[in-house]
Amino acid sequence: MPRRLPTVSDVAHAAGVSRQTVSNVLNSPGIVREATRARVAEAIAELGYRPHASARRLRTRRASTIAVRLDPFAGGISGAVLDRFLHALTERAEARGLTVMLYTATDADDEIRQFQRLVDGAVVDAFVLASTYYGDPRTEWLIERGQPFVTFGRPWGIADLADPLHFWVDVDGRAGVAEAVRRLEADGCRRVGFLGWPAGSGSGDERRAGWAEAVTAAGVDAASRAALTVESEESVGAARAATRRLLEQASDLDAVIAASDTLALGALIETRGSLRVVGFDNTPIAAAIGFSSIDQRVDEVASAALELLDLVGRSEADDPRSHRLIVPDVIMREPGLALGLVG
Amino acid sequence: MPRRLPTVSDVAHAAGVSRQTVSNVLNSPGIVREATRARVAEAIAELGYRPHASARRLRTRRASTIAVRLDPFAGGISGAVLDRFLHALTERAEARGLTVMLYTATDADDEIRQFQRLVDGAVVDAFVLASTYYGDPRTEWLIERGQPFVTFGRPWGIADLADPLHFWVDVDGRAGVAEAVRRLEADGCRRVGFLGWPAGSGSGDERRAGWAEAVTAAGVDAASRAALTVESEESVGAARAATRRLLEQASDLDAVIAASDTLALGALIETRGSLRVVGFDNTPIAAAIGFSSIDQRVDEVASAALELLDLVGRSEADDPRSHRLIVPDVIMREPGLALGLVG
DNA sequence: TTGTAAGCGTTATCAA
DNA sequence: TTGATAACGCTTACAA
Repeated sequence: MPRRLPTVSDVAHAAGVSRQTVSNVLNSPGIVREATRARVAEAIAELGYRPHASARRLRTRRASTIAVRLDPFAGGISGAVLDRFLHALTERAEARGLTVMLYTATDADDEIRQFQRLVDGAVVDAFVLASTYYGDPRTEWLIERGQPFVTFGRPWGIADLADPLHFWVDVDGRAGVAEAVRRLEADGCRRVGFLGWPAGSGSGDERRAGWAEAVTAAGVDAASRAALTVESEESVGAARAATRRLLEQASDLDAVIAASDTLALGALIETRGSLRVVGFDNTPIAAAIGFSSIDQRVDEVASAALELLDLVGRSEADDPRSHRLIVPDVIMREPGLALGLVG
Repeated sequence: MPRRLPTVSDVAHAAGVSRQTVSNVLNSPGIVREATRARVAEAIAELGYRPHASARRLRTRRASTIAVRLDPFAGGISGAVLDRFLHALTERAEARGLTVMLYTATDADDEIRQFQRLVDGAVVDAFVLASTYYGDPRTEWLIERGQPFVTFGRPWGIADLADPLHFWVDVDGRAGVAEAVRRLEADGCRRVGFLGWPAGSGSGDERRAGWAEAVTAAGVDAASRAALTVESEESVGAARAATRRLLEQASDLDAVIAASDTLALGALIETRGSLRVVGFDNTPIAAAIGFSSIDQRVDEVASAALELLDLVGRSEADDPRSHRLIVPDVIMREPGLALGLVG
């Protein structure tokens, strides 16, 4: 049976000081005399004392807890990104004395109901939203109530990107894809296509824009660009069909950049590895099969998200620190090895 | 700015009763008169009152929180299983008024340090360990200190499977694989091989045993069994090499059952889809590519884990309820479609 | 620099 | 059935 945990009083008694002195040693070590501090520290170590989290939270009115929604199994391969983000966030949060708690929700309304529950119960003091989309009602709800939050993903659409009330971190997919195009060109590729999602998703449109930007810079005209791009839903089957269309439109295709590893896998299977393919997210499947991919650097995103939370409420209007755009890594893997179907 | 949250006192005042009555309405509705209960309930709804989580935890000495380690080994394709398990657990925990919090650890010792931190700070009142192995020091530590926990995975090795102090849920991989063999045989397969992990991992050995059991029942002798099985590390590349060896040993191979989807993918790629392949874990990649796989039914595991936690400390010696073995689902997918390389 | 006193919001105990 | 009182363990005034 769990023994009774030591309290500040126990420590105070053992060290021969008062309770507050113990508290001071823990929270404002500066104002306590060195000799006393050492004696108290020793008693703390001796007893294995740790502040009771709930008592502290009650008193300080800070939960030191951030809530993250765990998506209902997004299907597709790319769920792994959120997984890695969550891991990074947990690690970084621990280092800052924060706890990460999870909740689930079936849709945005349900999620707002969860916000309500967690806020009213003083369970958390900030939210991390792992993806945002056009007209997202969740951020609006949080802003209206002055609830601290940060999003992984820009406030797409209406909202002002520099809105000082909306703290966000995002990955610069545009820059990442443009860089991937340049790398492929440096490797000798002349006709680089793009396999993207249907227009309308913020991040998807950005990724396509990065491709367009880079191939345009390389001298590809608008008509050729139209022939070099094609759209697909997020599934391997749809990606294979789209890849067939792309090959019809541009028979001299060298390489393809895809908006996700799922799409990249479809392209790879359809072409039996005869094409250079770059995916997005650098999921385990890209590593396992051995195709190139663009890594979102979720560690950086997680760190930035927590730094931003520190600033919430403290930043001035138009504070540039209220958001952060991270440049992804392009991970090139040896061509021809993918799927082992070539050579 | 977050307004001050209503407290029991506010509700009591609004309903014209004492604080205690409000508390009773919430925690022991039975002992309060219906009229009073209704009046209090109305006041609660009106004010949008919710008990302050930390205050309640302080007073009741229950954190109502379970801790789960988020593995750094999200790598490999199979990380997706823990992901799904975590989601299911979060969902079920919510329904029981429990919170799931995360922690990370680099190894078992580090994890034990985390146990210490979370226990001493009264942050959690139970742990869920998502995987176990031979000679696992973590469970020993927890048992010694009477800390409630449940493992997803049997206590492999030394420990008595029926040890009433070790609560566990696991998936019966042996039964699942045996069933998969029978399904393949029903489909006309005559020579079903097994692509497994090196001996020594509890779950891997069980899966191999299930295959051996079923093919033996179908009349395969020991010598043939030896030719039909091969070992591989958990990577696509190693699985491809192992599959080549398997084909040399047993050229008339019909189908292969793999210990994981990662291995299955390797077999599939190596044989370019010309073999029936069954994986394990039913990861998104199996669904995306379209090969058969054995599903661990993590929803059931999560439910069972929480039910078991209710029993911790309350069960008698040799209580059969202290563990639960769940039969997995065999998900057969249309043969030949996998990878689209056939037909 | 240290100690005293009060109170965070809840529930357990016990008396009315 | 309801209400007063007293903790739970901590920190933040303020006083010594």
